[in-house]
Amino acid sequence: MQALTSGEGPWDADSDAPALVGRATIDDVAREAGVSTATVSRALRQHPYVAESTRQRVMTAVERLKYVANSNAARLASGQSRTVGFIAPMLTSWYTSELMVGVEEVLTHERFDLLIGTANSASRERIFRGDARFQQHIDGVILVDVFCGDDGARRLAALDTPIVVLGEQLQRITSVSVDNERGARLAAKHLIQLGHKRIALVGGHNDLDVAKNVPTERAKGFRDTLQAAGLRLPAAYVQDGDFTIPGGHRAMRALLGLPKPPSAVFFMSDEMAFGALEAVRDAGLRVGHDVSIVGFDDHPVAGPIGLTTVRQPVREMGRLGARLMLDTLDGFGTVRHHPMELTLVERISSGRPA
Amino acid sequence: MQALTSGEGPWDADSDAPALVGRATIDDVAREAGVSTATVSRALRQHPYVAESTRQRVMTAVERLKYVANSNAARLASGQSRTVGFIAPMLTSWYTSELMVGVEEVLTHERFDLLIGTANSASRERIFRGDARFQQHIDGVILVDVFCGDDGARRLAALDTPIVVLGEQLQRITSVSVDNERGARLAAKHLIQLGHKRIALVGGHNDLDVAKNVPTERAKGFRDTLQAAGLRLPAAYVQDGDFTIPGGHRAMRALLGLPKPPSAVFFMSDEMAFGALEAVRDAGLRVGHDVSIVGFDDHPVAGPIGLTTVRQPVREMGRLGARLMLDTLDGFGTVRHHPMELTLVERISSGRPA
DNA sequence: TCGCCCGATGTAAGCGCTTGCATCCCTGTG
DNA sequence: CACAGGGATGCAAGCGCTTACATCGGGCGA
Repeated sequence: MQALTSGEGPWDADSDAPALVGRATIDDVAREAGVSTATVSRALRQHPYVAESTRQRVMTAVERLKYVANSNAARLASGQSRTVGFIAPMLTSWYTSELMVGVEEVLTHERFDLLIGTANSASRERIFRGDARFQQHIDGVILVDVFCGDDGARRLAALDTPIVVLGEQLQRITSVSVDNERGARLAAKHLIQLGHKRIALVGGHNDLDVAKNVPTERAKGFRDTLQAAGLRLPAAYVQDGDFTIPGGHRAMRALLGLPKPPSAVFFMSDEMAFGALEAVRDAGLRVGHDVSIVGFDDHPVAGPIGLTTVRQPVREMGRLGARLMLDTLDGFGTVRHHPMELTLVERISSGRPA
Repeated sequence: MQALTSGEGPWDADSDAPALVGRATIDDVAREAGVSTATVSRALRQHPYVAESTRQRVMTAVERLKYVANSNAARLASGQSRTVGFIAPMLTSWYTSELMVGVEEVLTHERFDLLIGTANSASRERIFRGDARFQQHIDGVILVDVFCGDDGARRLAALDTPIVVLGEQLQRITSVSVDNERGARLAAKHLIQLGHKRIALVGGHNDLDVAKNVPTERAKGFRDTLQAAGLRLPAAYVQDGDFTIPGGHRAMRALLGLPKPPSAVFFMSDEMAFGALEAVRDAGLRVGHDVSIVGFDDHPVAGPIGLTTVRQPVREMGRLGARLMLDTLDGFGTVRHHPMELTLVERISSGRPA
């Protein structure tokens, strides 16, 4: 270690600053504290049968030696990986990463690790087979938007790995999700109340032969509401936006190219709605005047650009999911579904029809 | 394991589908292949002194037993964690998460793990001291926006842990960054060429006593360019936007509240520019007409809403950083700086002054 | 006073890998 | 044809923890 000139602030040279990699082992601590390694291990892990005075001595030794346990050794010995898998399609969507941040927040706090994985429709089945990363020693898996239907749910429940599902409700599996039908109804009702008659829908492709999934549920709520109001939803008014920004752009362009374009559009995600903005602009129209737009999520950018949307507490869903996973791993927590609230946030992207 | 009704598609019941947690050990494989565990280990890790025929037999056994190595045991035994730390301020900004995705992409591909950590100004010094997560057994650290100055750089270089810095250039440390001064010059020049005379700057607070960091560099490029064009930059035209959406909103409101508001504003991040949008709207003004706005990053939403911005290849920077880290760990790769290209993307948020 | 019970601690056997060193055997060479 | 050289493999000692089981020492009821 070369000599360092001292400086100001938190970057001062500090002659005995520990290097990044801790070197002391549990045996060093035991020696320092004058106890056995077993006692150190127990003291560190809040085992009840450790005298307070002993615990103190151990802690002091830990401090002095700047001891940090080697998690690999701990995991090997205990057989517990303290790692939770997180599998989702489209890791880059705002929804997914927000979920992930929520999950990460509580796992990190509990000193658990997070293993990230993607599962597109093609590889989704590997969850149950040989995906090496997840066949590895993880304690549980958090699944996002599996869309596996009841058969899949039964298979999931039969695995001997704790599972929490985010984004949909499945039988016999702990889950956190919103009432997607209701969310779509909220959006449709809002548009109808504003006086719109020609309302279009942009969702995502349902690539699985499964009846119940997010796009399907939202579509149902939307359709039902329109129908109840005596409104039609022509086939041309239903577009696939792929849940991406470019997808939303394409869908909007298609809608605006129609002989009778809609006066309002409900997008199943804010990101698709963002993509639509450009298409509207290119057509020389104004959002909220010539065409109303409603999204879904309440993405951080939705506020600034004034997008009306159905807000779902995504980060909170991630946090709750992680907490449920930890409860399951602790042996607490029963299998149940946890619904989260959805609220319509009215902004300027939706208004009365021109 | 309960009986499963069979179904269609990838969710078919499969009587001998392996559970998520692999059970076979390296000894099982050795027995199955008729070799020693050492040979299995070598075969699996591409050791040169393993006969091709032996490797084949081992692989067959691995397949048959669906063996997956226990990474904890491997790490304990080898002393290599195959884990890289990633420390950044503000994990939730688009810039950071994009960087992270890039890093994650290549690390995952090389079967490395990523350990995430935050380092705000208060805790930043812990990198060098006792942050438990990082004192643990990681092979290297990728640091984002450390802003530690040359003294800090010298300390970093002196640590015995491989380090790659993202977002700034430091002496004796491998880094990936853009020419921030040039980026700001690009933005300023653009605005000046459009004919703007009253141009404001929204950056982030420099909370460290360090001369060189991103906000400072961008401010310098911006100031220099204005000066060279004979333009003034009054103190009131320099606002702190905290690099967040609400921060950008506040800054823009402050600017518009000025007796002589600017006709153009350069934001040091797109997210701050997004926040500004709302303030402009609330003031009854139109972006690109009454007030021009230029951002920095090229956030995915910048395109859809037509934000002129200075694009930096963020994800690519993350990928490169990770690759450099792996090279360093392999003993290849020398300490050097890797510059990335910056380009101005002109959109409709900037136009001639009204 | 004598056990008994139980809280507190120590002993030591792994956990499933990696790897230095020993061993074996097959070539090529003198 | 003996032997050196080196490729291929096996042996076994850990890596740094956790934890079942053994041990120890008081306090307490009989």
